[in-house]
Amino acid sequence: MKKNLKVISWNINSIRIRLEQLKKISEELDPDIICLQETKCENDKFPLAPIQDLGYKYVAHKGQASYNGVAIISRVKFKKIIEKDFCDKNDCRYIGAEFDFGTKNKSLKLHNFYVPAGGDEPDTVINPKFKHKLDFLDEMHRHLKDQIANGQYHIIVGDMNIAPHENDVWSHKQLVNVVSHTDIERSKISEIINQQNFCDILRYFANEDEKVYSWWSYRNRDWKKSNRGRRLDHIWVTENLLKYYIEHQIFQIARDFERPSDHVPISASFHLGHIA
DNA sequence: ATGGTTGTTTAACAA
Repeated sequence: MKKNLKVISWNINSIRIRLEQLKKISEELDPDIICLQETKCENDKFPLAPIQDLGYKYVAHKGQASYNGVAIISRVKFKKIIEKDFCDKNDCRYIGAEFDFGTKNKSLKLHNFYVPAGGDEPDTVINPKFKHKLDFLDEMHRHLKDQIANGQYHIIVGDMNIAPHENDVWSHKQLVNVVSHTDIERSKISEIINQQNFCDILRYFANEDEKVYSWWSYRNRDWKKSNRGRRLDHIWVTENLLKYYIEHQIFQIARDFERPSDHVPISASFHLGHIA
């Protein structure tokens, strides 16, 4: 039996045009569970068979035409799928899954988010998308607070569309008024992380002055040369999972795939053989 | 310099 559990989070920006890349990632990184965002695919058009052929027998997908959409594909059997609509929009930005965890009625819950990008203007009065983003964060905080009971284990992943730390962006000074790095967003997401005692894996294991990115805009001639990245994708875990932590990875080479997503996959591995 | 590119669905929208 495999001893480790590897979880990936990836904003795939259309699951249908990037199936080959998903295959490559599954082969090279060998993840047990992949959480996807921006599948941009209605449920009845979801490429279920090709994904199950990759070895991911258990699939939870919540999608819509054109926009958004989240999926959890897994080698590990779900105990339960968690569904919730945020901001009464029915817009497919969250899906969760519960797994059996050892004995004594314990479980591991995985929460996969696609937080609204929030538009261009960081002003809730003139920009309803920014208001939606902030409202979503408030509701996300309440949901996670409700979900987290004593003795349970949680992994929260996704495209949070916020780079909280000064070194989660290429220039704190130049981006401080740019949506994804404004004070209000950074403080709201930090509150979620800190009040629930989550460990923000990619930042926790980085040096304070280390730049950490998971996204590079399409709008650069040479993403690698300009390296104007942001850390929009996150993996958080409850404190009780830290002792199982093995390693994490930002799969930066995926940004050089042919026709890449603007986000790259991030992964974290844990000694959790008892659930896999 | 206020641009630039990509994906979905069909000229506009969201990112």
